Amino acid sequence: MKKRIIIVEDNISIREGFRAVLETIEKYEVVNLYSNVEEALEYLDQDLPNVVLMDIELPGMDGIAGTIRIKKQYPECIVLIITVLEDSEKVFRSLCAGAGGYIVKNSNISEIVQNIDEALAGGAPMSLSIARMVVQSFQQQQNSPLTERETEVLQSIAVGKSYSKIALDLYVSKETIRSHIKNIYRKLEVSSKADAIKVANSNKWVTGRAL
Amino acid sequence: MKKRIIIVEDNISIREGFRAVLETIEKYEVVNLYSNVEEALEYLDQDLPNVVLMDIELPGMDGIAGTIRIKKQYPECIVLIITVLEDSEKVFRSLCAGAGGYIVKNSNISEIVQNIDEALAGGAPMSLSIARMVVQSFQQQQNSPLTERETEVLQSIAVGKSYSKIALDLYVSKETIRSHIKNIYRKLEVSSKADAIKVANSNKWVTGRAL
DNA sequence: ACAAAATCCCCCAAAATGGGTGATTGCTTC
DNA sequence: GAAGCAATCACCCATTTTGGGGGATTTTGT
Repeated sequence: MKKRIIIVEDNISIREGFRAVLETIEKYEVVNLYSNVEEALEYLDQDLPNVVLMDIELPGMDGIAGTIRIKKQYPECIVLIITVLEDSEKVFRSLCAGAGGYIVKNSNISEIVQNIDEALAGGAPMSLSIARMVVQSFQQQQNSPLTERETEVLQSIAVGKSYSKIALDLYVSKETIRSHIKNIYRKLEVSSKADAIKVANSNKWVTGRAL
Repeated sequence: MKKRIIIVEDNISIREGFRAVLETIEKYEVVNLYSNVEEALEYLDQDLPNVVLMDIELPGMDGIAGTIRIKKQYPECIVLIITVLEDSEKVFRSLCAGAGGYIVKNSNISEIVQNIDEALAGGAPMSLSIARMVVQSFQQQQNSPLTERETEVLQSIAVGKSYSKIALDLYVSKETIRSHIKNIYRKLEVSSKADAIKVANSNKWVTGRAL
């Protein structure tokens, strides 16, 4: 069974370039090409693609919003983002939206085919630098101004615990937690939970993730 | 300049196997072998490794704790986890600890070398299935019992915002937020922010990450 | 037309929060 | 040994937040 592919890309030469490349591959079938997400969504029920190659910068709805819509209708469908630049913000938002991987625009045939096959095989094709970004997103920063204990407290704050609950969990008095919080606020120059979480999160002094 | 490598692995045949393989490669130098983390840490200042191949299951201190120690002393040092099984819990904890990638135990020579070179080049070597796990960790679950709006509200709760702040951000009344919260609590069968975050986080109905 | 979702309002009491001003005990570091 | 930091705990105070009731209206999708 041929894998059904659609391409959503506003630049005609890139769009046709990908088509030309993919049509030489026996196991793929390029069922349709679109220059915007809106149109692609309209014909999704007919196209029933296994793979969508999606540009991220598009007129109207962008590729990230498009990915969300497609995954909502067809969770099994694999969306691969076509990109030139590797903007960390966009990478993470794409992944959250359900993108299965990244294809660099000026890849050669074998790289493209390899990426698509990898995605179909259940992998997450992406360049070294994107993989690094993703892995680094898990890693905590070392040079935090906070002490270990303070980090521990802030981490608890970040998962919504109250001072009392944290005190119980760490086997200390509620007042101790309050002291730590005061010190944290002073060091981070904030004066509320939300701000502290925001600062610590953006500097990756806490994991942000409940593990 | 040869890349200095140490191996921390309690199974002698795997340890010697890796050594034998790596010693055939001109650009690597296996400076030492250890059967436990404690010993490896002791000689870290002499060994000054560029790469550590670290088993995850070890007597005494485990590979994850070891990774944390090593990265604390030498953040530039790349720790690659040697593993047979791909336990999602361990994978994420390793990455948070600072691991640079995963090497499967029964890899062949070229795969191992490729993985190490990839790590040294700034990539994040890992198998298809691990890459998929990592990418999926970014993706939200589709079958959430919460509506879009409720998810939005819970997401805000998860980053520490107060009802008032959320109301401002979403341009609605505080009472509306309260209504949503009540519905969220009812659906998730909880009765506090912390519990709601915990449930939503473990089911990945919210991102958990401040993007 | 019906159900679900989203919006808003009031009451109430308990809990949590933020800011202040302290103190004591250890452990490094100079 | 003094100075500094980390971690612990205490009490005061006012304000905000939260959670649980009770409603209500409007919009939206099917």
